[in-house]
Amino acid sequence: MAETKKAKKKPESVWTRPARAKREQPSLGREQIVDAALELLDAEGLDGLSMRRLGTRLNSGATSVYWHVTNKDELLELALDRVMGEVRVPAPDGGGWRDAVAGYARSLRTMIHRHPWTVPLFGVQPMIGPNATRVLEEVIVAFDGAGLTGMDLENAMSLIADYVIGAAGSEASWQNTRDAATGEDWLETLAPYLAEIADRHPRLTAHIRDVWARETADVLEQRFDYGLSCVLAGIEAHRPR
Amino acid sequence: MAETKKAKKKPESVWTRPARAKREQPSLGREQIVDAALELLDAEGLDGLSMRRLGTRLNSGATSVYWHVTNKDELLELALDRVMGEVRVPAPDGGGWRDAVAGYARSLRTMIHRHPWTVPLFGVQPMIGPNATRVLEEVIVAFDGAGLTGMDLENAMSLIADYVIGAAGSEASWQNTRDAATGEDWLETLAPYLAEIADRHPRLTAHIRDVWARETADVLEQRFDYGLSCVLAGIEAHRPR
DNA sequence: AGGGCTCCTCGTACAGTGTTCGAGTTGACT
DNA sequence: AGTCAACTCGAACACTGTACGAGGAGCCCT
Repeated sequence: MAETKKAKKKPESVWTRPARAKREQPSLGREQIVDAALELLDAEGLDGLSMRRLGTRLNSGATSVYWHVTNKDELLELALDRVMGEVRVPAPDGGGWRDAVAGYARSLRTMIHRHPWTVPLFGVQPMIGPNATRVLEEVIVAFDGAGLTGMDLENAMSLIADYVIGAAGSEASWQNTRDAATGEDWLETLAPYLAEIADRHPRLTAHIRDVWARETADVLEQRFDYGLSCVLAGIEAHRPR
Repeated sequence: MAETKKAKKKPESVWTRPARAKREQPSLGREQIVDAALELLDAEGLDGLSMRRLGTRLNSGATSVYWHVTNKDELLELALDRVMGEVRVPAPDGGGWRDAVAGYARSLRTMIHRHPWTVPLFGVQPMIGPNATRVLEEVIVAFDGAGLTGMDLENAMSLIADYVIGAAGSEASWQNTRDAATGEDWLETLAPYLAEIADRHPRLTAHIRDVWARETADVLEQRFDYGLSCVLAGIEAHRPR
C-alpha cells in the first residue's frame, strides 16, 4: 500500500511527489480507535485522552478520527461500554441470589479499579451499549430467587450499582491522591492543620488518630465487603415474603 | 489542566496553606470570588466555570483571580466546601442514631441536587475544609448510640457517604439527560434499538417495559428511601452487640 | 476510457481553555 | 518623600474539541 501506484503516470518524479504515508493498518476502524483510546485512558486518566494525542498514537491525522466517531463524548461512550465487557455476573445456579449479586458487585468494583476514569462517566448518558445491556440482563437473572419484580427489582439493582460506583469511585480517587504524595508527606503537611482544628472538632481528631495511617489495601477490601454485606442484608430484610 | 502530573509535588491544599495577609478592603476577595464561581457552577455546571468568565462576572481582569487563588482546582475546593455548609446533621437527641444518620443522608442528597457539579469533585482531594470537617464531626456524634468505634465507625460512615453520593449522583445525571430531551423523545429514538435487542435480552426488555416511563420525582424519592433504609438496616444488623 | 460516487484522510483554522510573567497601580507606613 | 508590599491585568503560551473543505483511492455504470 505504501508503494507507488503505477496505473497512471503523471508528469512527476518520485522525488517531487511526496512519499505516500506508510500506513501499516490500511484504514482506521472503531476497534482500533477504541483500543488506542483505552491505552491512553488507562495510562493517564481522562485528561490523558485528547483527540490529537489519539491521532498520533494511531499514526494518523488528528482529525481523521472524526470520520468514525462523531464526538469525543461518543468515543468515551464506546470506551465505557468496552470496559463494561470485563464485568462478569455469575449465574445463580446453586448459590443463592446473594452470592450471584455479590459476585457482580465485586466484578464491577475490580473493573472500576482497573479503569478509574469510568467513574465520572457513569450515568452521563443512559448506558445502553451492548455490554452494558448484557450486564443488566445478567443482573436481572442473578436476582432470580429474591422474588423481586417491577420497581422493587429496579430499586435493588440501583442500590447495588450506586453503592459499588460510590465506593469504588472514592477508593479510586483516594488511591490517586495517595500516589501523588506518599501518606507520610500528607500527614506531615496536615499535622499543624489537624492541631488547629483539634479543639473545634474533638471527636473527629480522635477518630482520625484512631483510624488513619492504616489505610492499606486490606482495609479497603474489608470496608467494601462490609458495605456490600450491609446492602445485601438490607435488601434481604426488605424483600417481600 | 495537565494536572495529572506524576511528578512529586508537595501536597498542599487551600486549607493547609497559610492565608495571605489581607488589606483593608481589596476590591477582590475570596468570598466574592467563591460567590461568583458558585453562581456560574449552579447555573451551568462544571463546564460553565472558566476563569475568564469568572473574571468578567467579577468585573475584573481574567487573571486577577490568581492572586487570591492559586489554581482552578483550589477554587473548586473552596466552592465544594462552601456548599458543604448547607449539609445539616441532626443531633441524636431523642430519636435514635438511625434518625440522625438518615437526616444527614437526606440533607447531603438535597445538597447534591442543588449543586450537581459537586459529584465528580468528591474525593479528588481529601475533603478537609472547615465545613466538611464540621459535618464529619457531627456525623460521628450522630452515630453515638450505635456503639461503633474505630474501623467499624469508619466503615459505617463511608458506607453512608458512598451510597448517598452514588445515588444522588446518578439521580442528578439522570435528571440532566431528562432535561436535554423530553422522556418521550428519548423513548421515540430508543424504540427501534429496544426492539433490536428484544430477543437477545428478554428479561431486560420486559423489565424496561415494566418500569420505564414512571420515573417521576416520587419514584426517585421512594428509591432513595428504600436504599437508605436498606443500608441502615444492614448497619444495624452488623453492629456489635 | 472516463465520469461520477462514496468512503476516507487530514491540514488548516477558530474559538475557547488554564496558567505564567512581568509591567503597572495603589495605598499605607517609615 | 520614599519604600515596599499588596494587588490588578494585558499579553502570550501551549493546549483543547471540533468544522470545513480540499483532496485521494477504489468502485460501478455507462
